[in-house]
Amino acid sequence: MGRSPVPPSSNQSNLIKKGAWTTEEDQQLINYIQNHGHGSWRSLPKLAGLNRCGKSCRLRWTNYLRPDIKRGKFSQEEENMILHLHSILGNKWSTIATRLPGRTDNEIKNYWNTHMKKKLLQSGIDPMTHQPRTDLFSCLPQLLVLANIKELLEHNQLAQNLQYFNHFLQPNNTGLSTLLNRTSSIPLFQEENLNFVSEFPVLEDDQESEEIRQFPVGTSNVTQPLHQEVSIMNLETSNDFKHVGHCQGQSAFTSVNSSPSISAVTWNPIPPLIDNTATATTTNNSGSLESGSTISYSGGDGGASSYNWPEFLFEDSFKLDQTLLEMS
DNA sequence: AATGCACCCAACCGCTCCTCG
DNA sequence: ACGAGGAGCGGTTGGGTGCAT
Repeated sequence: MGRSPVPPSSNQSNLIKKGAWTTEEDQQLINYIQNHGHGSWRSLPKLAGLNRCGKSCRLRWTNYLRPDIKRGKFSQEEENMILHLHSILGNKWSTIATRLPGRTDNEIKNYWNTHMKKKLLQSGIDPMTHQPRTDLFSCLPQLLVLANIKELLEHNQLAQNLQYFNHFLQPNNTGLSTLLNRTSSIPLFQEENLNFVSEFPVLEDDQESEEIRQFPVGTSNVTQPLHQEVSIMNLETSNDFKHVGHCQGQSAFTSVNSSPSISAVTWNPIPPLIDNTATATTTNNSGSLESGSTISYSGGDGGASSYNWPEFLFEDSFKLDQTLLEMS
């Protein structure tokens, strides 16, 4: 595996071999270092009888031949450690490697780039900032789910529920933009962005819970990422709204003082599409990684619930509504 | 069976940092 | 304080491999 020898383009290249190491070369390097130590890497190749540059020898030894190198898959503990350290240190692979005995910086870097980065992106988390992604594309899977649910409901003629979706999918509807905000991040925390209270027809007291109960979106009792936990609190703590119903993660409020009276339904946000093994939770209240804030990730069996979106919601039937396109 | 494609990871490159005279 | 050389680091490359068609 790895690179094949590069064709020599100069006299020096004719002397110094590049590309994949042979087993003979490996053995030569091991024998020399075991007997003499590596000493000066620059002079090692000549002393060891290798037709390589010192840099190449150092790399081969530290990343592959060193006897204390741990091989095989990364454990969940190692993965959590990498995640945690990366959230603090960033791409300081060598520093991260010092905390993972037997793992090299190169190996950790490769693992991050090929596995963990992908996982985080799928979870709607920016791998560089460890914060929820704010770009529209990060919301696309959620939008796709929404649109497919709408289609399903249409198909099943569940008009009663459909009004909620239609409401979301109307042009200039604050509900959808709010939903996007809520699945996105930080601006939500600002006062001016808390205008997500949707104006629904007033519901009779004995109707609300039933109405809400029938609405199928939302998952309760899940550990929500930071950005998904805020807005409902603002309604719940507001003197202007009365909590009148709650079911399956949705809460219904009605205004106390407004005339004409308005009702509001807060939606549990569409959860990010994440791997069962990588549920994210956070205790960060500021959106910053600084000053003691922490982000922890636990495995699927680690206590935190994971989201499971039904496969059928992602079927090809999805046709991106022009309304949604315009909103982008 | 042949081909195409995506993924993985060893190895290279270029830059910065460190040490020493 | 400064410069040169060596070591280390992070980003990138590209060939091997396995899976899908």
